[in-house]
Amino acid sequence: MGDRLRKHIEEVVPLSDDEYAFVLSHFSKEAYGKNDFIIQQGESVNHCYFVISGLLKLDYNGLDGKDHIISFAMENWWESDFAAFFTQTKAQMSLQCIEETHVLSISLNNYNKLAADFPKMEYFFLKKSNAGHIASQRRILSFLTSSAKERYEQLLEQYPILFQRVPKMLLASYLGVSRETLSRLSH
Amino acid sequence: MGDRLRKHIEEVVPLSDDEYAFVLSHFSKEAYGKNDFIIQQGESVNHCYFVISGLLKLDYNGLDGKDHIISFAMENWWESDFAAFFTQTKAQMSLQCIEETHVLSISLNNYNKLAADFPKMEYFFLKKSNAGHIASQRRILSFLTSSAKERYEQLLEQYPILFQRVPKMLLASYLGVSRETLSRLSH
DNA sequence: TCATAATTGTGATGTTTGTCACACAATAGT
DNA sequence: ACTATTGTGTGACAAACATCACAATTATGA
Repeated sequence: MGDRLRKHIEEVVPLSDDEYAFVLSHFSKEAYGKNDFIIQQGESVNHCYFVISGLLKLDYNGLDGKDHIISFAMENWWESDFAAFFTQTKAQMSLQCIEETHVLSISLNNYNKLAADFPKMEYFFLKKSNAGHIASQRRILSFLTSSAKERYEQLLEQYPILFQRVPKMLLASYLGVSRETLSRLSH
Repeated sequence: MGDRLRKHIEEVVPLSDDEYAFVLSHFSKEAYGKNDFIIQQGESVNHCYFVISGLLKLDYNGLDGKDHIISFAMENWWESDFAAFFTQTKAQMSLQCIEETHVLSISLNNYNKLAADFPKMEYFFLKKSNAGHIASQRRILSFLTSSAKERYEQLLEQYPILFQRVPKMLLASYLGVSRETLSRLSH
């Protein structure tokens, strides 16, 4: 479990023991309980997080008070309010634990230092960012092309595990439908 | 006009004349006519494009034969089917000119070489990729939080120029509503 | 310039989805 | 074990949006 980050990075670039130790020295380990907020809307965002275990939701609370889930973050995912993190502005989203969660966090300073001092990691971050961009485009496409029922079925196919770990009202919020509609879609 | 790319890069990192010449040597200039395809669904995607002038649409043709526009690309935008480009798979989207368009294209080889040989550009590409990811998240959020009418008004506010350059049926396709609904929303 | 194609507006109608209301089930904390 | 809280299912109704049909307008090209 201690080297989950290493395995994750080595899917993109190989690392020696020393290199991994150097990388790891830029992170700090944090633990959160269920329902804890890692990022709160309106506060400043100083870190980006790698999920070791547990489950997070990145969400936006609209003026109507409704919860809109931009993404879930499971084991091996990177998450933050990236807009706020990279531009050092206040969070427009919150990052909250759905389960007890362990993360490795990296500050923007350390992120920049790591990228600047260690080309392998700049390459890794670039790959990850591109992958994130592509994943977001896929999600946009599903809104453009698919009905609520189709989006539900796509999610069920792609991340069946979510249906066991996440209350359905949150899945509804992720899919962009009301919980009542989601309930009716499932049969 | 010839140094539009340079100005664009220098918004992120400064470049000497020599450095810019080096960067530029990795690109080739291409011109396309209205309605030309730069990328066709099903073909391989060997390049990523920087728009010097003109206007493109990145779209997906569903099984129903409908056009779903993932994004428009105007002056100073980078566009490609990034999933296909980075993983060297077949295009799932098409990239087509709405207007006569001039681009600078870079192959994946040159992209990787440029990033590897010239840290400033790897940094630049990382910044751009992060910005793209953030922009996509904003778009997801607008689908989650906003009605068709609200999305229409957001688009009108953010890119009024599109309403002069793009047929409304394409805007409808971008917003995810029928052209009839869009027509009714506009008054 | 004229004919053709592409785009736009609008009514009538049906489908999908949201909202409100309430009962019931599951979960968490003491 | 027992409340309080949180989550789920379902009916009735309203709102948003899609679809079809057709007329009107605006580009486009030989």
